[in-house]
Amino acid sequence: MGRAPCCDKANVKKGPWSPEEDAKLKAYIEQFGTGGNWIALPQKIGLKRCGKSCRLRWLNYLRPNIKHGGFSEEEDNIICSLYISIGSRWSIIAAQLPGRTDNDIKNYWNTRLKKKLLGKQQREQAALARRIHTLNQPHTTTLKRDDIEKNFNVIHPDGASSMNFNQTPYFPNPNTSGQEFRDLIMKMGGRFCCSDPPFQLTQMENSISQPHQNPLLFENSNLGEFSAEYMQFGVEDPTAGMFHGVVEFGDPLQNRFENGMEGLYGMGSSSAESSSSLVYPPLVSSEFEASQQSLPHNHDTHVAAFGESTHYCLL
DNA sequence: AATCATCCCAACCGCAGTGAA
DNA sequence: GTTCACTGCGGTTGGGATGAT
Repeated sequence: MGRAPCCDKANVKKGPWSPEEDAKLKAYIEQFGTGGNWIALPQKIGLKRCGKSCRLRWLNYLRPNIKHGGFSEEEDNIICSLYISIGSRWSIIAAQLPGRTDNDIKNYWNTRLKKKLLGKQQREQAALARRIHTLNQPHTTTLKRDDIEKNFNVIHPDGASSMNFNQTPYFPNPNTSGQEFRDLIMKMGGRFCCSDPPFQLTQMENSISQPHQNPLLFENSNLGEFSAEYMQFGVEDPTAGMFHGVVEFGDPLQNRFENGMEGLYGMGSSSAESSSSLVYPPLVSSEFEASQQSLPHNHDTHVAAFGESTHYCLL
């Protein structure tokens, strides 16, 4: 046996309430109360409404001291914290907010607060994922000789001021500032990651003999905030005059670094979302990628950089 | 100005709990 | 113990308001 309907669906009005219906319902309840029977109430008043509809209208709209809209920051916080702890128990949440109805809070949550909260969480997660990605997955970029020559003011160890890619290592100008270096790396699409072992000369030597393992450290350098990080570049494409490689940076300097990117990319200072979706400018030429396919492995010249005091070296 | 998309909120729907008969 | 009317609750919908194109 199915449940009997609460009212005759065919003879009840649905949809928005008219001011006359509101007035009738309000006047009756204020004078006589609900009588503990919502189903019988509309008939007593002469309303062609379902009892449930009357109850909802009274509780959510007509009863005294109801507040609509204009949720305060404090109310937002209460709703968020209660939702996190007890979920969508709207009646319980509403009980903590005088003048608010469960329906009102539910609507407010679904239409605004949820987006606000999720947006915040997504920004935080994006930042976290970005840091993890940075640490786990080297970023590949291509360095143009022009960029290096223009920005590094390269000085060869033997004193020659011109860059000769057949003779390595060569040093940028020791006076190159950390800021300039940072800007260059950013232009080239670099990223940062931390490195624990301190730089030692033997590592540099190793990196020459083992060109694919050259994590080098900027230690005690004048790079300022970039000290105690390492970076490594990749390979030179001798035919295209470009370097293709890896520049790694990392957390916890990532945030400071991204703030520094505003000037380079015109980003808003508070735009964490923008930085999360930021696309580093690609510098890889199609010619280079094609040449990479055909180049014998031993033709690759590994390029690395390190700082010792204010000196940088490309190997 | 017209059309379309999105937002917002009042109201509805159906299920579960409760208590009286 | 069972049935059923009623209430309360949470999910969903419909349509007006507003904004974008």
